[in-house]
Amino acid sequence: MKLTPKRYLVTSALPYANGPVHIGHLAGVYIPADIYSRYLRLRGREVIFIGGSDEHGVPITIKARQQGCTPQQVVDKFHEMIKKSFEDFGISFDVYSRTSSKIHHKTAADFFKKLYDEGKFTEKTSEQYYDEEAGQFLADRYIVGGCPHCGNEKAYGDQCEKCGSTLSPTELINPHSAISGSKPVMRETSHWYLPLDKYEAWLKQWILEEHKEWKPNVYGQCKSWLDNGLQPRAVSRDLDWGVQVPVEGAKGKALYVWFDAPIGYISNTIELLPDDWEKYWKSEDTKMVHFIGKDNIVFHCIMFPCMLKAHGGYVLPDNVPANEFLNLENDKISTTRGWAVWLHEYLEDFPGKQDVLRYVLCANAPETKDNNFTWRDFQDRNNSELVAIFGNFVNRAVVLTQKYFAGKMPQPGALADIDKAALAEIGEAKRKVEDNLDSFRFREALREAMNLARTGNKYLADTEPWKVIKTDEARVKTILNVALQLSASLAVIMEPFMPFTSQKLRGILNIDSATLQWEPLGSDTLLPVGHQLGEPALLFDKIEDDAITAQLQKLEKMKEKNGEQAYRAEPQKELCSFDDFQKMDVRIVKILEAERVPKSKKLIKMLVDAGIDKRTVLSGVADSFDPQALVGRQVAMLINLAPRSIMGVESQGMILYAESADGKLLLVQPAGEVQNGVKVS
RNA sequence: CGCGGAGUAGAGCAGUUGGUAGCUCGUCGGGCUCAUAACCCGGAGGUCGCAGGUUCGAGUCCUGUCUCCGCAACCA
Repeated sequence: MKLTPKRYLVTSALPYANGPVHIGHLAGVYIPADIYSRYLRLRGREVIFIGGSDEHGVPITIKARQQGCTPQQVVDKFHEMIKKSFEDFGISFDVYSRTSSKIHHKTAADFFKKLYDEGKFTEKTSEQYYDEEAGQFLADRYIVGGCPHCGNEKAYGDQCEKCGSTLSPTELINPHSAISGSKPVMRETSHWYLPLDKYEAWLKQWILEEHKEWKPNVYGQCKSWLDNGLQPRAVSRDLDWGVQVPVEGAKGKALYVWFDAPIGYISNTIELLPDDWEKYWKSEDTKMVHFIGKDNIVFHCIMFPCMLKAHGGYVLPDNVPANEFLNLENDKISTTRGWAVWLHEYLEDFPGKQDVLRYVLCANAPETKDNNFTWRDFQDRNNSELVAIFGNFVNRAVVLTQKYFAGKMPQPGALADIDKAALAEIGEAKRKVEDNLDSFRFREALREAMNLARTGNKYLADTEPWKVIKTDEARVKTILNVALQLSASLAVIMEPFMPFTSQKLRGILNIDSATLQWEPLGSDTLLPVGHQLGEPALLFDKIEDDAITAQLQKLEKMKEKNGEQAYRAEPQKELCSFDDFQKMDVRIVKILEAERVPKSKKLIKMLVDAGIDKRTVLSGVADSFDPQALVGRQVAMLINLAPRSIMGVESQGMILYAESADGKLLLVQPAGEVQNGVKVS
């Protein structure tokens, strides 16, 4: 760890411009990065905070195709949306740019060119699918075909979304191009690879030996990668959307996103400081910190450092404080399922309450493990912590001063022990917040800051100025002086966490932002005697139940709506003959027994009466049905399917189910009771 | 014995290098009334998933085991 860096370079993962930003992104990356940057600025450190949109890659071209527009239109839309919501939310980027910018294209191309010229890449030729009709190579995502595992006809070349299997394009049954629909052919293509294996020894030294202070989740993941051995990794793709490979004869090849995106940190710095950027990236006394989510650990700890090392001259990250994931109402946040709280919608639904969300997401940040966000918790933390502890304390101090001393900072007398103890808490809080922020423990830092408000409430309860005023006004002057010093300290110490509230509080106390300084915290001179306070106001409002239930309903609706939208009836399969149909012997059978297959996740073993015999059949449906609920039902079954043994049990046939859009299975039952074994035709 | 993560008070979470089990919310009782019925004090509530082991001493180390969550596999 660099002990005395001259300047700080703080980066936050570039959000992918194919959708809006949600609370998971905020809690994991942007809020901690913003707190850290604001804190450093407040301490008078030299710091720049870099953000920007990641606008290349295959998913964006797919989204464009789906929506019938160009990739550029897709990224324009989301870039603007994301940029504005960050601004409104108080994420204090020094620059928020994009990887589609000219500067970035040049920077990334130059970066590649230098490594290329110096022979840092290896070139390898392989066979990939090529669409002759469209005249281009097909990215894995662009190849559609039958899934070899579940039979889904619409599996993609990289994975089947129905059964979740990871695939390679060559495994697909009857593959065809998603662009033209034609049958792709294998054709040779060559790509450049960064030989990560050559950097393995260096990485082991650099991370495993020299950065033992990295968070356990980050260090552990790196160790596991390094222990398993690194492989050369392709840095180019056959794709026309992105930074084109700046090499003769490389038409139609773009930089692979993982190579392209982190260079965006450099490009955006250049955009911010065209003449001065190198001192941030190329001086050993710069401390670079990457804020990311856990999905990005390998890129920022292994690959990007290798790129920088290969290039030479660049500083390496000093720390990579990656966070885990945030769940929403006990369920995984999912853009495609619409299970998320979107930042731009929050800003509309809760105007002026940026800090409430900032507070809740920081106080419950997934620093060591996946955590859970619930609207009920959001409400509780607002009402019982922000309103009742922080807002209330400040309000008490200010209202009492208005009442007794016309809103002027009173002259203190001799300090009693209790006064000294209260004031000493400010310095203590400052030290603890510093300690915690310096080691990226944001939730603990915030807790310490809030404790200062708790101290304030206790101080007032102990000293009881509303009683003392009847007998000893001079004593009350001292008490309120102390209470107001605490309030002013809160305005400073809370600024990194809750900048909007800090500003509001400074208005109430009538402190201008120029006097907002970190270092004087702990001295008792933040507010001079005789200082006129501003207009009293409440820092936070209560959030009532109806606002919370509205959000819960909104979530439910979004889930339903997305379920409906995602559902499209599958296209008809190819024609089959009557003979083909007649081969299938479908009957109505009665389920006599049903039980789960031990150790399997989804299998249920059933004994059915098929009329002609009783037989055993397996179904992978345990997450849709309770075995007991199946017993006694009459259902449709294909009885002449060739038997197959699964997990040691032979299944003699296949029970038929209807599958709804959300994946739930329904039994196919006759409308009335019939004899077991009757034909369905 | 597939890989990884996790199991600590009603809920949500901390527990850094082993040394009397904590925080916030909730709950119960009391106090206060300046304050957005907010604040302050006190109590109840945990055999730290279970069982062994190492140790003078383990939530913390080791072994086994159970459960939950991702991912992978089966899903006829």
